[in-house]
Amino acid sequence: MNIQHVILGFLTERPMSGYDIKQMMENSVAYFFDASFGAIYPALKRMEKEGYIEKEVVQQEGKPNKNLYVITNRGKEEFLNYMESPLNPTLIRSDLLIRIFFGRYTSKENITKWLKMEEQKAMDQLEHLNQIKEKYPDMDSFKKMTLLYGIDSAQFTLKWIENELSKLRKGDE
Amino acid sequence: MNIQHVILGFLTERPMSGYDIKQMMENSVAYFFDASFGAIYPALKRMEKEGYIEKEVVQQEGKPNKNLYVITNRGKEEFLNYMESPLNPTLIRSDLLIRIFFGRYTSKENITKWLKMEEQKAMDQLEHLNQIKEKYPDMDSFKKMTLLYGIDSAQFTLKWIENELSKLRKGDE
DNA sequence: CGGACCATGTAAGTCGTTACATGATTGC
DNA sequence: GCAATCATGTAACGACTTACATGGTCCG
Repeated sequence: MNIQHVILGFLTERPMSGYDIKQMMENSVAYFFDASFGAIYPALKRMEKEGYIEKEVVQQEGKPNKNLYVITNRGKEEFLNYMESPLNPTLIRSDLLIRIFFGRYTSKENITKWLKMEEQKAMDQLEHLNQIKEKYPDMDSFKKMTLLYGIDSAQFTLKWIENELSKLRKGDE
Repeated sequence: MNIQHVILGFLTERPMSGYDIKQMMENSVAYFFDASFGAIYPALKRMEKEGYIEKEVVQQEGKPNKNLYVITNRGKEEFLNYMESPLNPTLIRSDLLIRIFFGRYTSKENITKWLKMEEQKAMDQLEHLNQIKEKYPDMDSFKKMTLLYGIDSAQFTLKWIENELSKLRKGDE
């Protein structure tokens, strides 16, 4: 899986601009996949050249012009091929856990600080996902499934952090 | 954080070869950080050139020679600098969740298959981490903290998968 | 005798990030 | 007036991955 497949997935649902795609990602898959504009725009150009998508320029009032991309049959085929291809392993790279792993080489204050930062993130995440859940009650069952995963895993993270923070406090006594 | 910092962390604990480092990673941080030989060996060369580590060639019987790397004071300083630097966000890229998100464009059989593959992985992971836990009871409290995270998150994943699999089965009735 | 383990390394290619560049509108 | 939102794009750079290349030992 790469950014191209994810973009094709979104364009299968409806035509979008690069900007739209970025926004959609933030509101849906951001907690298990993210991409920058510097990745999205070149990918769209490449995909147009390869015939997976087609560009349509849309004039807008009070806003800049928009390049709306529509998926082609070739693009749909490519996306469905991806959906049948072998599953790739999940990639995780956690700076927080690496630092905790080597925690004896820093202060407890630092570790507490990092855990609290992560706690805040998880709380924001949780709130954001709960809002999404209420705002789009008509999501299909698969999107609900990933949304639920996001909510549950944020709650799991929060519990783990709370537990570890209390252990650190006990260590001080 | 990059591979260099992780290597410096391991070499702070004891001198190691590239091969040793790779093995250590598999047995400790693999579920939140991984690196291939093609990343480790060039990193060691670079770090030696920059004076963070020093090479010592060790003759072995019945085994190839080993390049044992020892951390220098400069290397220790660099590692401690990293430990004080701003925390980087966690990177996650899950092909499984992307495919579930776009699940309506594939078969339930595929989704079930992928979930079962992930389930098997989580079970293997759990067994592996439990073995590590028993094998090294004298780990410092920070390493235990990350190990516990690994065990708990594998259990969380298992529960989520079981739940989703049963939902998929219900949908068939 | 074949596969797993030990051990190191390079080269080509992929894929992405960050920063820069531009510029209009809307709301505080 | 300044920040945020809308909107697109490039260029330089970084950081890997995969595949190739080599070769010995140990075990069944």
